[in-house]
Amino acid sequence: MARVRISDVAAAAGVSTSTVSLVLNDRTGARISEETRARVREAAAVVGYTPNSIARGLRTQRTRTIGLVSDVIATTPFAGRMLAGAQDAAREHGHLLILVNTDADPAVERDAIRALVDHQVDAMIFATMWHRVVETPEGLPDRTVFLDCRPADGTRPAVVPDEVAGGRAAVRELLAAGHRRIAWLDIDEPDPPVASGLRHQAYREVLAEAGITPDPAWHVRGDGTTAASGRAATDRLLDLPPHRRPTAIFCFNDRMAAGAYVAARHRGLEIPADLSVVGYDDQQLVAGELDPPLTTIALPHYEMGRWAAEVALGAREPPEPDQPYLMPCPIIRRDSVSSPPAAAPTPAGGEPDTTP
Amino acid sequence: MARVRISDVAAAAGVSTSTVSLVLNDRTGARISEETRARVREAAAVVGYTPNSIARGLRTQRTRTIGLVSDVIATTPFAGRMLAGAQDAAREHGHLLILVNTDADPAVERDAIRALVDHQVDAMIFATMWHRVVETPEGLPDRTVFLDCRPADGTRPAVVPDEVAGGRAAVRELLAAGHRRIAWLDIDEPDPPVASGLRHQAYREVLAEAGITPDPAWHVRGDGTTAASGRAATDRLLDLPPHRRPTAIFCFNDRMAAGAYVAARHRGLEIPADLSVVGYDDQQLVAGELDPPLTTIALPHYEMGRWAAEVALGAREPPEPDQPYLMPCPIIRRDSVSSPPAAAPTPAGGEPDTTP
DNA sequence: TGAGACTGCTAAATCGATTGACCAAATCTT
DNA sequence: AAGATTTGGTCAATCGATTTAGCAGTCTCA
Repeated sequence: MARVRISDVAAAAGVSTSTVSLVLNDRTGARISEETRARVREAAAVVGYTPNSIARGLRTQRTRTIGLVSDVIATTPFAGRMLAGAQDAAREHGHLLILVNTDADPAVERDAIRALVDHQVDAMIFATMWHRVVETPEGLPDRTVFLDCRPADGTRPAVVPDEVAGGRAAVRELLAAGHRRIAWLDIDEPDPPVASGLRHQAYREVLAEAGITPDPAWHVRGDGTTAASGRAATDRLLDLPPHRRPTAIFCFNDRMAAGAYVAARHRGLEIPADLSVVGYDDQQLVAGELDPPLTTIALPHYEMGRWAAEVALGAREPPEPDQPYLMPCPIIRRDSVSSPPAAAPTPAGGEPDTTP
Repeated sequence: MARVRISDVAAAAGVSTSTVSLVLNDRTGARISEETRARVREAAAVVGYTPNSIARGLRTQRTRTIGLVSDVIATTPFAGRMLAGAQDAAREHGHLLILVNTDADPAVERDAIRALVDHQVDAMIFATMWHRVVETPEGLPDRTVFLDCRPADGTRPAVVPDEVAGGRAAVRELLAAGHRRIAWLDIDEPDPPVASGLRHQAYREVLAEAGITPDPAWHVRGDGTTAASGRAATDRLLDLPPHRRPTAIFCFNDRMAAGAYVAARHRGLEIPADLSVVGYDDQQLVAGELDPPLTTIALPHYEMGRWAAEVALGAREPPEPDQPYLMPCPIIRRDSVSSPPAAAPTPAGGEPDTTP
C-alpha cells in the first residue's frame, strides 16, 4: 500500500498541490478562501495524508530531528534519564531524537558525527555519562550543546551538575545533624573526575565556614566503582583512635556508601545511630535498597537532558553564553543521617562550636 | 559554510554529477574508466564531500534509519543495554537509530509511530522494558520487530527472554548444590508478568524431574519492586517449622533477593551457608553489590536488542517465523549458593534422592 | 566499408514536498 | 469605463541526490 502523497490530496480536493501545502501548513498570508481550506483539510483527513518528512526536509532544509551522540549508554543507570529528558523535550517541540552511542571510540565518534550531519539534523547534543571536560570533536555543527560535559574551549552551551552546591548540601546536612568529625570518602583515580575536585572543594568550604579544620586522616579514597573499595576506605576511618574517628561520612557515590554500610555492620555499628552517611548520585537500586535507605544527592540527569534539548532547539537561551549552566543537585533525605552518638568525645583539636 | 554538494565534486573533477554518483556508489556495470574513477574519488576527498542523506533518501526511498519506539526507557537499568544492542547492530549495518519513548501513553505512541513512518524509517522496533504480550498498535509498518514483547497476533518477528530455560537453570543450580527444599519467591501483581508464570513453570518442572513435590508453603510472593517485600516474604518462609523450612530460595528478581538477604541477616543466618539464594535479572548494582554477591540469571537485553535490529534490517532471518525467538538467559554464578546446612533434616515427606 | 558491438560518459527525469512569481477574475476608484 | 487593487489560486523552480535511456566515438569483422 503506497503512501498517500500531497498530489493525492490535491486531486481529491480538486486543487493544486500548492494550495494543499499552503493550507496544511497554515501559511498566514496565503490567500485561500475559507471554503477551499475546509475542502482541503477534509480531503487530507479522508485520504489519511501525512507529509513525507524526507521530501519536506530536502526542500526546507530542516528535518525536525536532533542528533545525540554519547559515549557509554549501556553501562550506566543515568543514561536512561538523560535520554528521557532530551527526548521528552524534543518531542514537545515536534522533533525526533537520533541516538548514537560511541562507546568512547574516537573513530566511531567521528563517523557518528558525520552521519548525523549528513542526515541534516537540526541540532546536536554531545553527551557524556560522567561530568568531564572534553576536547571539542571535529565536525560538530554550530548548533551543538554539551551535556554533562564541558568543551575545553567554551565555545558552545553546556550543562553540568552543580557539584559544588550538591557537595555543600551534603556536608551541611551532616553539620546540621550535629556532626563535627565528617570524613570525605573520595574517588581514587589516576585522572580524577571533575566531580571529585568540586565536591571536595564544597566539603572544605562548608567545614571552614563552620570553623572546623578537617583532620587529614578523614580524607580517604576508594576506586569508586565497587562497594568493596568503599568498605576498605571506611575501615581505615573506623580504625582511627576514638577521638579522631569520624561520626559521619560524605561519600563520593552511593556504591562506596554501600561499602561504608558493610564496614559498619561488620563492626556492629548501627547506621545512622553510630555512623551517619551521605552518598551522591541517588542510584535508586543502591541508595533506595540499602538498610537503612541512604540519604544522598541526586544527579539531575533528566533535567540536564531536557535543558540540552531545549537549548539545542533554541527554545531556551543559556543564561551565560560562555559558562556551563549548573543544574542543581537536590538532596534526597532518607534514613542514614542522625545526630552523632552522645558518647562521641569532642575532637582533641576541635574548635568550639561557634555556628551562629 | 555551505555543505559540499555532488555538483561541487563534479565541477572539481570535470565530469557530470551522474558520473560522480556512479563512481562513489561503486555501481558495478557502470562503464567509467579507471582513470576517471580515480579523478572523481580524488576530487571528492579534496573537497570533503559526503552525500546528503536526506536527498538520497528521497530518491532511493531508503533512509538508512531504523525507528525504535519503547514504553519506558528512563526508569529501568535494562533499557540502556537493549538500546546499545540495537544501536550497535544498526551502526554495523550503516543505519541510524531514531528513538522514541512513549511512557506507555497510547496517544504519544500513535504519534510516535506516525512520525517515524513519515520519516521513512527503513524498519521499526517496538520494544517494552518488561516481557509481555501486547496488542499490535495501528500503523506499524510491515518491517517491524517486537523486542521483549510478543504481539497478540503473532504476525511479526519477536524476541523475548527464554524465561523457562532461565528458571530451569536457576533451580537446577540449587538442586545440584544438594538442596531439596527450594522455595519460589514469586511476584505478586494483579496482572502478573508473563515471566512469573514461565519461571514458576520451570520451577515445578525441574522439581518434578528430581522427584520433589514442593510444599505449597514454599510459594510466597512479594510486590517485586522493593527489597522490603522480599524480606517479608522470606520471613514467612523462615517462620516455617524446621523440617519444612526451605534451605534455598529462587527469587523472581534480584531486588527481592536483596530482601531475602536482609531477612536472613536479621535472624543471624549466613548466606549461603544457612540459606542459598538465586535471583533473576542480574541487576549489577544489586546482585553484584550484595554481600555475598548474588548468583542470578541474566536477562539478555543487549543480545535481544541486537537480534531485533538485525532482523529488522533483514540481516538475519527469524528461525521460526510465527514464534517469538527465545533468547537464552545465562546463569551468573557468584557466591550465594552452597550446599545446604549439614544439620538440615530431610523433609518429612521427602522422596529419596534418585537423581541419576 | 559499413553494420553492429562496445566504451565512456552525460542529459534529463525522478523522488515529494515548499514557495516565489505570476495570472485571471472580481472588485474598487475616479 | 479604464485603470488600479484585491482575491484566490496555480505554475514551475527548487532542494540534492540516483538512475535510465541514449549519444558520440572507437573497434571488430564479414
